[in-house]
Amino acid sequence: MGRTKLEIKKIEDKARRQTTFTKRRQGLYKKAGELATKCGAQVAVIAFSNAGNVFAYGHPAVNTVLRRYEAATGGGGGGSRAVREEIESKYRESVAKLEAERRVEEILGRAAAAAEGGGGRPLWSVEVEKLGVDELEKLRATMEDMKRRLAAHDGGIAAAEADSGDDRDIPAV
Amino acid sequence: MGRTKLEIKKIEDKARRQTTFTKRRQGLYKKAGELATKCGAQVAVIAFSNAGNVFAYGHPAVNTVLRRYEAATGGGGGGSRAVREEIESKYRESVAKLEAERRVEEILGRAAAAAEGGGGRPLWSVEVEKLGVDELEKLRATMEDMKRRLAAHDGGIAAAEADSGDDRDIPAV
DNA sequence: AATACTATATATAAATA
DNA sequence: TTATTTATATATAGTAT
Repeated sequence: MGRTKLEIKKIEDKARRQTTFTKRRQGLYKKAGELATKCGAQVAVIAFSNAGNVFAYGHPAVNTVLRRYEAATGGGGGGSRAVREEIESKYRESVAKLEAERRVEEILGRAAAAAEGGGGRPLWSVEVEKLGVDELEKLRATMEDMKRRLAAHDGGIAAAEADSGDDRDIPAV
Repeated sequence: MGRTKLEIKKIEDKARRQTTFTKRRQGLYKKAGELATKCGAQVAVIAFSNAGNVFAYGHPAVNTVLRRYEAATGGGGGGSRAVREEIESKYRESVAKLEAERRVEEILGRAAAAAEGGGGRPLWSVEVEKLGVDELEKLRATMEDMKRRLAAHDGGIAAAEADSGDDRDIPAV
């Protein structure tokens, strides 16, 4: 889908690989959102870059879909029917509230993308003016957690799998 | 991307919505796989149809990516660094083995897609001849679990969220 | 790095089998 | 229904910013 037909194989050039990762990740999110809108589906996309940074998109929210997935698949095999039903009912109770979470994630996702690049705005420069009260509360909680983690010098997870170390040290949230 | 430009809004016609869901879900999987291959990324896609059936794709495997996601995000906020590191190390130990799981999921995914349609082959007619010993072992475990769930008359999770009941009663695995 | 531009490769909506 | 076909809308590779 471009000027040249490219084989589907690993891109060895670091810069091109990074550019392609950004573009295609955005494309994947867009496709996922369209699927959700057009078909009334719930969708989550999770991606780890080659350097180990994490990115995610979800409708209505990543965690909503993941929790529901755990419920539907039995959480790995050990869950009883009762446990799954409990999870499922909790999921139903909270769907409405989670719309706020989705909006926060969208904005955090943009900040994470900036971090992946390295030249972007810091996470705390996020456009908070667009958020409502509930959303600000969620954002505050997220940032407090992040602050705790940074204080504990806990930036090692993303780097653990990196093969090139060219990404930021701080994992995307 | 078709004969007519369609707005990105919910498709009300049930048949068209179903067709679109199948096509776009497949497209999403393909894009996700290409992102993984070209950029050395790990990717998971989870989708619930409007009727409540679950579908997933992952490279190297859905569960691999989900576990890593939980590790990277702290499993919802409460995990200590030590817990996350433990999860992360377990993840590393098992990456190689999970290639087998990925192949099983591909084949199960095809069966699930057939189920979503309703006219497809039953799950047990899957092309098992393509699997190796480890893979067969995984498939056996999956099917035993399914048998247990069916025996307990436990097909209700998928139906719980359905708005139309036009899907199969048996959730995709 | 992210984004805008533009030429080309792909995805997909409708129609058909 | 699930393929195939085909016409058209989109995604994206290369490029420069």
